[in-house]
Amino acid sequence: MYKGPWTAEEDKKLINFILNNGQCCWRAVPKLAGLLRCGKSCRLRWTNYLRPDLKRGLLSEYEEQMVIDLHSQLGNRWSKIASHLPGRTDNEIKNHWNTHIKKKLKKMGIDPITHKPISTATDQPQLKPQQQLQHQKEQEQTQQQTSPTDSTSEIDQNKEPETSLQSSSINEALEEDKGMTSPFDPMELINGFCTDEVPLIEPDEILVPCAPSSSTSSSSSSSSNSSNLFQDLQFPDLEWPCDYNNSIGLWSDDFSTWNLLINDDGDREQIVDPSLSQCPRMGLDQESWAYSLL
DNA sequence: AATGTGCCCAACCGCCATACA
DNA sequence: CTGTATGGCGGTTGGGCACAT
Repeated sequence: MYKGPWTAEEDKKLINFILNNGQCCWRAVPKLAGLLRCGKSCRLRWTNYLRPDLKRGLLSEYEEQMVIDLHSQLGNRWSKIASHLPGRTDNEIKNHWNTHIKKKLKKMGIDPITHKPISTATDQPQLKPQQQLQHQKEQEQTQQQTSPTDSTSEIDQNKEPETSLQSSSINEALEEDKGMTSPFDPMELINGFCTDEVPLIEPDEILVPCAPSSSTSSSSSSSSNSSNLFQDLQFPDLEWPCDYNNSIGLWSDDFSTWNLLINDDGDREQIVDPSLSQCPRMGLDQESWAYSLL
């Protein structure tokens, strides 16, 4: 059983398999896909790196602020936080928090755990670390008691006085979430994903970072020669069986989306998301996706 | 140029929740 | 009710890289 970084070859196998068969029982995936990995490893690789709806690159200012606000309300529940940031994974957010945001907040004199000013001799009596932990646990317990399953109402009910810049946008996001929790969400039926955990992304929102025009490899782990990966990938016929469509969930239920996204002549259409401003992104086409991965 | 140091992030690990027989 | 399989989550690790000395 292999461990360590994934190779381009392994990625290729996994992508091929998922695209052709959808996400089924992860335990069976390595065997069926011809991989010497455990199912868990395959799932992680797919969800954290290979999924075509992932955004790559640094979080924008807006996203960062969202993370800070959501963290102040949810704590280290990275998957919940990630569910409010389309195209971002819990792992990515967790890493970004630990490497960037934590330091940033500390620099600003804010405790990244409590989200309150660190030096508060005159403010309120400062809790000792152990007391803070206890306090946190109590808070968590209260949250669980109030609403064990519904994270959004949980947030609302336990919300601290608004101190953040972006709280309105957070609330909008949370409100949207409420809207999605209707007992009969058609998208949830269509999509393989549970909308509670994974943000719904409209077909025209499936974005990947710009592929470098020189087609040099942009990513880190899979460094081996991969420029021909796209050619090697056996993308499935667009007329997938319904089962695939239901299970994979990554693509629109409407396959015409592909036609919109993939230009016949291979040109890439630039789409700039104004809210996420930082880097121009492109509508997903197969080639750019493959480029962006490798 | 060689070495040391710190940072970043993909991947792993262990635990927990849920489904099912 | 119990045991097992599976998937998901959060914490941690370690390899690779950039920069400093």
